[in-house]
Amino acid sequence: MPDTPPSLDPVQLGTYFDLIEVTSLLRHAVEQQLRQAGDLSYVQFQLLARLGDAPAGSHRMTDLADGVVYSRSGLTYQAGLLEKAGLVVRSTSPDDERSVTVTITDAGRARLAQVLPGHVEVVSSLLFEPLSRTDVETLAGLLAPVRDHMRSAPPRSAAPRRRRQG
Amino acid sequence: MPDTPPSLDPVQLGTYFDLIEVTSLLRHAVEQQLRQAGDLSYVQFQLLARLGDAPAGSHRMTDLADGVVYSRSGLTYQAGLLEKAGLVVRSTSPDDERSVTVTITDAGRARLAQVLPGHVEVVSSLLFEPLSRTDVETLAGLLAPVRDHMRSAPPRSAAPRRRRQG
DNA sequence: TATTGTTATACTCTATAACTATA
DNA sequence: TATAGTTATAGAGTATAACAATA
Repeated sequence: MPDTPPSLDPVQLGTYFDLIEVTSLLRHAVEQQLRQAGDLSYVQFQLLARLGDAPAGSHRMTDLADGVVYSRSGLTYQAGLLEKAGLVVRSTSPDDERSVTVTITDAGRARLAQVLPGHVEVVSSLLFEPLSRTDVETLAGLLAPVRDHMRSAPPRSAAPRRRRQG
Repeated sequence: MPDTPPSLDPVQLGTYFDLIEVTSLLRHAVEQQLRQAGDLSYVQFQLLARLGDAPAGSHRMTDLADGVVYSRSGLTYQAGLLEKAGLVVRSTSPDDERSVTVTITDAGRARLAQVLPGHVEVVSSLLFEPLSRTDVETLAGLLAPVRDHMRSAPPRSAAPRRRRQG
């Protein structure tokens, strides 16, 4: 990395700050809504939503962890909470006895449905209100390559999800 | 709120998800860098950076809290950590005996300088690499109105910073 | 009476390492 | 030997409420 730019230009800096500020505020608002409307943290909501979208309402623990970026123990903790609340069920996978399949329950789907309208409303009114349809499309077009780049090129500091050399 | 859209259209939904994913990954990477390069959390970095930018390297506690969105007790906690580390100093404000002025120390500035290059490098390589100069300008143009909108129109759920009716 | 800040406290979340069990 | 998941444990961060002091 010989010629890495030593600094961000003013536009980049401002963009970075705005990005952080905007998503912090959005995240904060969404978390409050989820907690209030359905006693869910954002992570728990993400897990439920992901399961709700899955074909059989199921995922392996590892697949869930891959999507949510957390440590496996963190996922175990959250899955435990969701299970205790009756929103998911865990069972040993039939094909691989090491794996655990997490499945959303009817109560889990109900909770999701209970929370979703308010969630959508917060995102809609907070993030999208000042953006036209064209704006949103432009934004999507800018975020997609960044997303792909981040997925494919984790920085040296980021812990690889699988490989572990210790 | 009679005619709030009942749902997000697919483009909005995808944009929202990408935004969350991108900033989560970015935030995660930056936090690791800050922790590793200077034993700072992101919040602590934000506080130091804000003080470093201030005219006299000082801010009142309340002004800091306003910028960082946290509860006052949370700020007291963080300020305590920074002070214990010798990176800031707290003193009673001369003009208002209730207020506390937080000032960054030389060690604080040094820590900031120690951490900044790596910080910039992470942001640069992770967020800006796949974006052209024009892209960044476009992104800035989209984020600015959203930022202003969020600042001015906190959702019903967001706790107002000052007013408290309890 | 309102504002500024601290303290006490409790809780949530995250991460590391050690451990079990299956492939 | 590598992978899947759990457990124990420890630490950081956050929020609420009660508090003290100044305006």
